[in-house]
Amino acid sequence: MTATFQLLPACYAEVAVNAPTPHHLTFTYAVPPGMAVAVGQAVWVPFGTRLAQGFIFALTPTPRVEAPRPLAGAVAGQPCLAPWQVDLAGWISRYYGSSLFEAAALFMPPDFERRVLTLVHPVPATFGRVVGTLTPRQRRILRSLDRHGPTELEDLKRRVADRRAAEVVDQLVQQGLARKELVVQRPRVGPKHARVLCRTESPAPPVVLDRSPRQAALLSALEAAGGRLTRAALREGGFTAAVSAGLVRKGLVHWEAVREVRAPLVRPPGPAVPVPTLTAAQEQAWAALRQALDQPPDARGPQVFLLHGVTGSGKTEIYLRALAHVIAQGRRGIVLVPEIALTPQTVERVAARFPGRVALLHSGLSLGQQFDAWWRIHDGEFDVVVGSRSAVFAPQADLGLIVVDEEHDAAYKQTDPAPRYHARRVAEEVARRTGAVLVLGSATPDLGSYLQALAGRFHVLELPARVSPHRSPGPSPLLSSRADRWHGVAAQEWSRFPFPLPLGEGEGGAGKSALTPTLSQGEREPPPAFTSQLAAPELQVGKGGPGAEEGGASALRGLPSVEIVDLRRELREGNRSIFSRSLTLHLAATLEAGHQAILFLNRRGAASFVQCRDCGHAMTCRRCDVALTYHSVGERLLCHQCSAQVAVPGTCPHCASPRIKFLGLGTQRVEEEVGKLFPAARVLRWDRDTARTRSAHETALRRFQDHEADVLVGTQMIAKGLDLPQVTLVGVVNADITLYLPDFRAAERTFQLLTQVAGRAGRGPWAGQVIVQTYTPEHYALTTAARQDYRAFAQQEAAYRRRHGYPPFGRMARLLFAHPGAARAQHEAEALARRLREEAATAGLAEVAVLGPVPAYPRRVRGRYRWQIVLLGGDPHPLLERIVVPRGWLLDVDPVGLL
DNA sequence: AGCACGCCGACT
DNA sequence: GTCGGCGTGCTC
Repeated sequence: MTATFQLLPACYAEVAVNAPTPHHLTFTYAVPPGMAVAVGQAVWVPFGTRLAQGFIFALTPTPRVEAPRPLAGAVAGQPCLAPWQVDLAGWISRYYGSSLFEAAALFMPPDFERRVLTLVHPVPATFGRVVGTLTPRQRRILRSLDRHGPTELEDLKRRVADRRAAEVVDQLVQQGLARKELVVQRPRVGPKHARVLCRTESPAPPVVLDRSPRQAALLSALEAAGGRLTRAALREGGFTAAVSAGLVRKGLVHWEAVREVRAPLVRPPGPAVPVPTLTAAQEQAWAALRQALDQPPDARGPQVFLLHGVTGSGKTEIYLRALAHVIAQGRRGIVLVPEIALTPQTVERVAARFPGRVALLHSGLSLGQQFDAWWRIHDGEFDVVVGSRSAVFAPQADLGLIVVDEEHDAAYKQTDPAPRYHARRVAEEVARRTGAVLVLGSATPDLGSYLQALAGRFHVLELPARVSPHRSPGPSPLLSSRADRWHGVAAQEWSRFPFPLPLGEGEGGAGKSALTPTLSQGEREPPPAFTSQLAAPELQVGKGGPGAEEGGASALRGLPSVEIVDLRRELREGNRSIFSRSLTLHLAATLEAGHQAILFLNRRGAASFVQCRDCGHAMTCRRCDVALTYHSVGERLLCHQCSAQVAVPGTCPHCASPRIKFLGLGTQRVEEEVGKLFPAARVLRWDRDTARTRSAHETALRRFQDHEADVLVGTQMIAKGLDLPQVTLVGVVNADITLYLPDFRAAERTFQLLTQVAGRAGRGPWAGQVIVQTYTPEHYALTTAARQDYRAFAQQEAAYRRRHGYPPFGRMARLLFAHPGAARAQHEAEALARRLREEAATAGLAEVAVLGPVPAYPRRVRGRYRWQIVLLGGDPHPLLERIVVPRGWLLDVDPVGLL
């Protein structure tokens, strides 16, 4: 292949260089004669004063510039990007406004990016040299070099606190007092090797081991083990180094290095689970999907399926069938999950169905594990890759299927390092280029995905019911059958209850229509499998939700019944507790029945803010413009933005008053309140404070699964796909926290969260009960979530988005600037906004509105003031391409939120 | 990113 | 006068 290029009289390479160039252009380099090159190849190139990595994006016979410098060489040991990957990198770069290099690097193995460092060596000064002629800066740097020895230039700059140290070093080099050396950054990871002891095959010299019984024993142990033993095995057998060394000396054995695979700890697969038979709805969905998998790739675009199934409806089984089908065809699959740590059960089910054929790929793995997994995938060792968003770039050949589970999840959007891609969108582009089928699964699809489906671009597969409805549908058995026993068993606990028990009105509350609006059966006729055939892509809006005239529909679908509790009314009637009377009663009944409960609150800590009663001064973070959260463990105030901690002040720092009050509510407070109300209950708190690492998550999950705790108190991380059969009650302590965030997706996120969290209840043989506490019970996100009525929610939400031109009705891009100087940040933002408006005007791009600049929320983080500009309306790319995003600005296309 | 260069106010 | 702190523009 490369011979073709070598025949060309002159060959030039267009290279995407690893440099934060503000444009996504390539630089031209001459290909040195004899060097084998290909498009997609990773190369070293001279760039400015240094060497940088780059990717060849094109090979041309004519250079675009006068005197291109030559390529410095190939980056050794790295794979070459496939043509479709080069093409997709170009798309990502253009769409998300990243550099071409950043986009291409997504496809490369872990630890691919490497810089060339400048090492500065001191040169021992000859004695007669007049040090007095040196400037103070030169002297300071020389002194530092003498003290610390050879130093990397960047470290040197930091050490002497001199940004211009590079110049000074050059002066020293000229005077022969220092020497510079270019060094490629050492790889942080590589293949791991282990030494094994091997029986030497060659003609065994006749050696008598009569006088070394340990050596003889080791030799027979080696025979028994098939001729090789690891060091661990030697240790286990009680053979010391002296014994093996003796045999090595006699030439009977030798050490060999073998490649060792660092695999993440996966629980050993349990007994084989029989493949379940499908329900009618699953069968229908699977038939449609299988048909697509059997068809040759469609040249017009990817086959995308939106698998909309309520929680517990068996979406995972559809994924597994599709994966098995694809594997049978000799192809492979990728399954994306939002966060591995939070969805261990999905991962385990895939791993159990295809034992030994599933790779795990996510950032929670050690670098060594990532490295080994990546290369084994590259070598074709796995049929299925399960991973978080970056796994969409896994080097999985012969791709036949990509699954994006919980496709609505915001974790699929990359935020921090560019490219700020959305894995769902990228998966679509991967599918388009590889011919793979794409399945998006969710109980609460992203509104954009849903509208794509209505418009006929995605096929819809509906799973409207849970797989195994409960034996006892209808109102929660807790209220109806156990009421008589509460007073006896839980009497002690009730004595703490300072207001009248709502037995009269609360009894049978789960079935009450006013509190439990349920959907009439007629309203939810399952749509046809292929909604693409629906004629009307426009949503009908304004009819209002369907009436709540009929009870029990949820129960018939095996879903928990949901009660929305009006906290305003609780307050009016004298209940100042954080738990409504209904939630307290259900909690008591659940505990008494020996079941488990989940209490959900979307905020960590004990008190969300701390204020002086006298002057009203609220404690805020010194560097961020947010209130500090009180954590009673350690009596600290914690900034949830920058993690800074301060001690709780004894007196107000503003007016010195000792009267400090704690307001608001966090998981820690909830945990404490449950303890007060039910001293006998075992409470487990699960949030970022208590579970930082993956193993901590697994420990928490296992403890709760094993019923070591009765009540689980947690943040949204407990809302994801956990299957906990013993949970019959889910309480949402305050639904308003997420609902009124200043973000256009606040309602959607609340709906998703409530649906997910409600889906945790009643997964076992007992019916589930969900209590949602709120001060605004009439909000559509809550009423529709209570009915688990996705369609009604989508209609109302779509109306709201359309009214304001928000996505998916308008396209959005966000530009963010942060700077320590408040005025500087504002001026910079105003200047760019002005520039954008001018460009939009001159180019006649009327359909894109330039909104702002406005202070971002929070307006200050880590001491930097943040301003943002939002582009809203039509495609922002024509406008963005007319400007160069200035240095220091962050561009986020299709932001998942504005917070 | 690095590294030039140029502008500025603040020192020996 | 240099020193040291920015801001800006360029790298095939």
